[in-house]
Amino acid sequence: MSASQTARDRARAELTGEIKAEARRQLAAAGAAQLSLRAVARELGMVSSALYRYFPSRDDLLTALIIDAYDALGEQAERAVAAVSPGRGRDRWRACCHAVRDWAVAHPHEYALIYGSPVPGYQAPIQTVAPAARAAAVIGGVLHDAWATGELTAGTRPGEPPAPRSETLPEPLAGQAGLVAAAIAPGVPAAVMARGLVAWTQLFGMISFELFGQFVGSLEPAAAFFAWTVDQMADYAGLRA
Amino acid sequence: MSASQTARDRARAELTGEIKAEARRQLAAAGAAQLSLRAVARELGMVSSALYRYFPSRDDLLTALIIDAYDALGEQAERAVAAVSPGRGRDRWRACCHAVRDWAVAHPHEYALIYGSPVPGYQAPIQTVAPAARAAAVIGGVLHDAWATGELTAGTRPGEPPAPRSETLPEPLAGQAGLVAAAIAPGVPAAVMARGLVAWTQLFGMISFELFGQFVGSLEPAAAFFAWTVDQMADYAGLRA
DNA sequence: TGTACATCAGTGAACGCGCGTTCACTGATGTAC
DNA sequence: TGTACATCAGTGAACGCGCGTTCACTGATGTAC
Repeated sequence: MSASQTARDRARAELTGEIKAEARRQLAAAGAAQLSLRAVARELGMVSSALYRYFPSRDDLLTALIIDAYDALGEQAERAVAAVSPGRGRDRWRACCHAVRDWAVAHPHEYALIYGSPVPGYQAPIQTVAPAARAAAVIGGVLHDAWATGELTAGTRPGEPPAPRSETLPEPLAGQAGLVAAAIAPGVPAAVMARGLVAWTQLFGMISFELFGQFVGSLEPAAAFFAWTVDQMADYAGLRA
Repeated sequence: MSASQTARDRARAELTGEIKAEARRQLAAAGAAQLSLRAVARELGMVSSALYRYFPSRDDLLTALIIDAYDALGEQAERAVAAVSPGRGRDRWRACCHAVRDWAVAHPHEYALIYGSPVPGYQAPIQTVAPAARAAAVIGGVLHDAWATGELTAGTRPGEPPAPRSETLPEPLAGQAGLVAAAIAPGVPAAVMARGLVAWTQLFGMISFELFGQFVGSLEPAAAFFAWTVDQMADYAGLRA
């Protein structure tokens, strides 16, 4: 055979995808902890032992799902930011935050898989680290560009002194935030990065509360709170309105 | 028998407690989804069917654990705030936030049980609603008292206009935040409450990231970031330094 | 205080179920000459 | 183009395990008279 893809190769790639798709469907029904190879095989009309030609164990299937989820979220955020011109930092910030929430709302069980409680007995291998950083790198890029173009200047309101620029952080936070900045937003001061990290954790806290039911009976539906908060955090991070 | 407690009653109360304690121990090892009545019984030297004298089903045991966890967290926050005099709003805020984190770090699996991904197939009954609101009521009380004593006045920095007081929120957020305020911080304006809610979601987002491993390799150990952020959010909420 | 009866905790066997993983196998697909 | 061999996907049976829940039972504790 030629063209670097034999029929066997193509069949294998396709079935691998179908296995992951079915596993994702079962995540929604039963959660990651109860993801069952036998149930996946059953649904695909295969015998359970056949799956072992595709994934050496249940945990490897889980790992693949986790990596896919991080990648899907990261890609959606990247796309959303790329659709806004670099000169409009605040709009890019908004686009990034809303992309993260939209993806989470559309894929709540995959969101839970990566940002919810860890699956007991499952130890995430090193291959998940890079995809996990992808979404954070997007907001880092937004801050980096905004800083470079002078859009990222000060505290939260007109008339206020340019706080984060001059702010000093206690150790070891200064070092930690500096390293994060070096990794995803080189040139951005540690104190500015630290504010970005506060906003970043706020974003995921808010999404988790929405998806995991903490807003039932109070901030539900959460769209208005979300949109308002994203702007509040943009102010806080120092993005010019 | 008299004194309202027969020997049977005492034995029953004690064993109920032991069952929950053992179940809590197993949460740590296996997670909520795999909490097993049989394993709990085995560890207590009982036969599995005996547990049905105490909890009518596995889900009822889970519910009891959830309620206990909310109550334990709420009580710890209440105690921490009560230890600081009402006139010192910012210190109470700090005390509350640190109490929440301290409890979460000390009981990571119980934290995951209530603030992590929902247990698949388990529907939380109404009895969990009141205990769930307990911790939120603590921060509401802090804001309420600070507002009443005039400590809760403005935005984040000296020289800045008193933003949240005059801020107007879009609907339906204004209504939602107003209802939350009416419930846990009567008299506090909706816009001020909304800022409190932003800080509240940030708090849990940060704790979840720490406990669920998102800070590994960056903000770990997280104590410095946490302490700094709590103060940042106190500024943001409008608590005078 | 003593007896007769009711309540309740805990037992042990059973029902019916699902799980991850291994293994020897058949038969189709791909490769080298 | 044709044949001989190697690779691989998928099968079906089996291993050993754990689970939640029900049920008829024994024996201890509590209650009423």
